[in-house]
Amino acid sequence: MNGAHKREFKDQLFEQFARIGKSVANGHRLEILELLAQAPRTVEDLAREAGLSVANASQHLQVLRRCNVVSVKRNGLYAYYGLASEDVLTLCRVLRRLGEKHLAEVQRLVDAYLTSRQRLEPISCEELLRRIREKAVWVLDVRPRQEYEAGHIAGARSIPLAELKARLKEIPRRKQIVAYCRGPYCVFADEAVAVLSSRGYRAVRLREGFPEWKSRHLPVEAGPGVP
Amino acid sequence: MNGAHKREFKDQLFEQFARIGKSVANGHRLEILELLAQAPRTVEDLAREAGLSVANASQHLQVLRRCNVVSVKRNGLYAYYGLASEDVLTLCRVLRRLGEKHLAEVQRLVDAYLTSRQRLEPISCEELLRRIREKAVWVLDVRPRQEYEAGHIAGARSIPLAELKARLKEIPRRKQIVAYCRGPYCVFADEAVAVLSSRGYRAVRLREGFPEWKSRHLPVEAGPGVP
DNA sequence: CGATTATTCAATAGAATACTTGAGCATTTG
DNA sequence: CAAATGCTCAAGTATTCTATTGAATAATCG
Repeated sequence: MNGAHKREFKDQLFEQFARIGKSVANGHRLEILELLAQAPRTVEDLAREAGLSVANASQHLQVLRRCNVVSVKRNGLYAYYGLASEDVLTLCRVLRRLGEKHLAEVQRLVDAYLTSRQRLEPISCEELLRRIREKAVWVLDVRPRQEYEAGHIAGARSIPLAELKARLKEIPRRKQIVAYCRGPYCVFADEAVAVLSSRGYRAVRLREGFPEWKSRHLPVEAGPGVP
Repeated sequence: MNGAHKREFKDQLFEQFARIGKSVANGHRLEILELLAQAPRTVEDLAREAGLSVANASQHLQVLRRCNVVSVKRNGLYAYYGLASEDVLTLCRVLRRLGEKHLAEVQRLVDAYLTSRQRLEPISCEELLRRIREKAVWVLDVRPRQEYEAGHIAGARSIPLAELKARLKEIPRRKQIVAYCRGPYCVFADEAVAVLSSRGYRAVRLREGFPEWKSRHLPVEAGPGVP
């Protein structure tokens, strides 16, 4: 292989890898991937949750599909999109770590939007696991039911944030409550902790979300769970 | 935090993480990062090695610098660029794994440009480490000297590919030779193995390159090494 | 100091991307 | 079968990205 061929090979190879880079070079696509990390979804659901028009969401999904980072399964009228592999999540997580580490703007945003009270003492996955084993904790999944059913921390109960105030009586007063949601920047758990704390429950949030828990191969379940 | 604020927060946060994505959304930038993973370099060196004009390379470096994935240290007339952190390498590696897994084009390129003979039985880092401990192998770094000096596999000798034919007599005839270079898609080691094999040496290549070896915390050295 | 060198900057043209609108297609429902 | 639904596609426009050119800057050398 001579110089010109080497150049051509390298250029084409790096261009291919850059295609994967391009797929995560847009905020809306990152949000779509984060949503898909919770549970497969239809285009309409994704569009609504990410604040996009359906056509626009569909286009972003096509971009992701063209480099096979998402998969699609058609079922009747609906197209269910999902992540193509666990590696896609890894990519998003590395991106997040780099952002936290190297972009001052990220810290600024967190400081600006999340009040310090909301960020009080979250616990880690390891700590939660320890407390679950000691049966010293009541684990609460505050994501939408669909996401809970697609997979949740083993033993966790589901009370979507929207229903929380109406279902307080299901929650034990004595035990410590650990609420979790989609990930470290999702505010569902923060808001749940705020509601519970103000009602006198002992509640904290899990720092991470379900995808992180799962990717560490900690115990998970799927399905409707306990009532 | 109400709905509109949530939306704003999410949009801005994901946009920040997407900035990191944008930094790896271009083949030339990926090549630059791969080069920087070997050793810090000046703009001119990078431009030459990546086949770019100096101004263009400089612009790409500015893009990388704006999101702090590369660092720069000025020394007299020269600006030495380097990777900002180990995480940047992780990002590149995840991108590569996803590309290999999900883009058929990558396999097609490898098949088209690398002859099967060049890809014969590379050995893994673990295997190499085992053989080094048994002193059953002579490890050869065929990267440019500058990269060798910035860091190499502990005990490896440096013979840059360009000098290999002239320095064959330094290489032992009896021992097995393991040549390594920048990474799995770098052809330096392939070509070295081809040269050595045709001269009757027993030579194979390491599947990975030095950055992968280092990131696994296997033994490394830096400096001029043994003569 | 003026010339040289390495790098960056500014301006530009052309390519690619993002979002909207409205139409089109396939499947299901009444 | 017609209407409704969920999704995709095509076209148009605004924006962003890329590479080139030539000038500007800044450190070094004679």
